[in-house]
Amino acid sequence: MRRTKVADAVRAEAPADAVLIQGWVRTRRSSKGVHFLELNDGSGPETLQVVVDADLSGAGEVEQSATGAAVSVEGALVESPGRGQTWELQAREVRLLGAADPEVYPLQKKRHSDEFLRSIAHLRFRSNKYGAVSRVRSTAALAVHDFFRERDFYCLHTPILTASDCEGAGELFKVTAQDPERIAEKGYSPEEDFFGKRTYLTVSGQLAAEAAACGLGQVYTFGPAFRAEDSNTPRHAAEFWMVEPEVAFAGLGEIVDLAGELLVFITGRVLSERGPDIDLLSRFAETDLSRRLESVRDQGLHRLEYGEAVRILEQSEREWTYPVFFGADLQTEHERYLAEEHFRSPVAVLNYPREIKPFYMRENEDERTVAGFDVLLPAVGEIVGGSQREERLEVLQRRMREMGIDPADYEWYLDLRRYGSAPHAGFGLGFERLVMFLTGVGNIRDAIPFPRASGQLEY
RNA sequence: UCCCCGGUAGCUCAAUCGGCAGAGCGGGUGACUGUUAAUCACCAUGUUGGCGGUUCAAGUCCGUCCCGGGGAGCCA
Repeated sequence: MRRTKVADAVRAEAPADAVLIQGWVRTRRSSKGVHFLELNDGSGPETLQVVVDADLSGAGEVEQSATGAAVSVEGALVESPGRGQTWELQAREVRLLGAADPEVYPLQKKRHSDEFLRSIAHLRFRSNKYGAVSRVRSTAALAVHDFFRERDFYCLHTPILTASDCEGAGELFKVTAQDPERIAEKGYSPEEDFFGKRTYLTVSGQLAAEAAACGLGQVYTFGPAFRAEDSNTPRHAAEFWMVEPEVAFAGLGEIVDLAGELLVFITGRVLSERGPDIDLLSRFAETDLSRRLESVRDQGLHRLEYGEAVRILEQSEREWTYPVFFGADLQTEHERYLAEEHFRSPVAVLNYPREIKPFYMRENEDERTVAGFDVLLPAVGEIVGGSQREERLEVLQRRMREMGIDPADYEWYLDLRRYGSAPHAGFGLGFERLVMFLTGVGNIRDAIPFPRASGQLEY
């Protein structure tokens, strides 16, 4: 018999005589004549109530089917006489697939803290909250691909291993094929290493995506990035996934539009496909979640100039720890004020002072700002950073020298400006931060299945 | 990396001034004719994060390390 998923069973339109359900026991309630099992199989946040009469042959198996056990039940899907559920499964045959000793099984039929669940990351897929987060993450990931596919972008795989050590995005992980013992003995010699040069894990696929866009037109990457920053915050991970579109012949305005549309598209998809999970997360993670997601889906992105942002901050009543003036980078306190209090919505800040942004952002006509932008989210902070890219060879070379970067290390990147240089623009979106926004979880380590952070490499 | 807070039963937490280590939930056993955070009765929870120190006496004070949380910086 083919397995019926719990999510489908609880939405049945009619009774069914022969149904097979397989799942994990969330709770069991027993009285003298009858046992009740609630099963979840990951198909959604719902559980299906299974009724096992005590005189059923094989009811003994139920004795061992405590919270956490895997069971297989065949029976009839019938209207439930009890309150709290429409349908229930009247069991004809119950088989225990795998017991879970309740004395030691860590998950209980009660609410656990995020910290505890994180310490049993291999089992937390079976929890209500983390199960919902996992499903939302999957829906969001597939929505990314659907969004770009609808717009005729090419999906691009960029290298994980890289030799460029100064993309300006934090500390890099060093990679070597040499034995640590040998290095300790003889010192490290890049020439004798696997690639014959110093090797790192990528911090971004951007430079490669630029090359691809300047030929394919419009591309996006969706892959892992690595930062060896020893940053211990709820918003940073050492390994995370990034979505990086890059579009030829596009300017700042178009790429900001694209970021806003992407955000709206994914939010809408999650709302329509994962309603029950969003409802659950609204109860367990953040009460305001549904309303917030709906407002983003319907209203999209606010946008304002960096200069306006500075004026808003200067004119606010707030006392700032870090001073606000044209030329200062926006601190976390400023970003939070803009997104959480002033606009109460996602906001894109455009055209930052050139001194505080990387070399590849295109210099504006005013010669003091660059065509870059950040998208700030309430509670999550910066989720997108992007720009129109500097396509003028001389300007790019000058900017690199100004920022202490040797143009000789970027000959291939400069070639894109030497031959058929075209305006182009792109951005990077932190996928886990997006998942935080979509689910209301407060820590990035709960937005990715097996988080990696400094001092943490479990599983 | 810096600042602040924390680490006690499986989980969440309490323990006054340094003086017998506790509760709720979870678990076990039994009862109960359909429960749904089931209910009722009884039972057991332990290297108080590790190491060292002060003291007659340390969960409590001191040092140090580890881990977790919050904030900051860096950024996605």
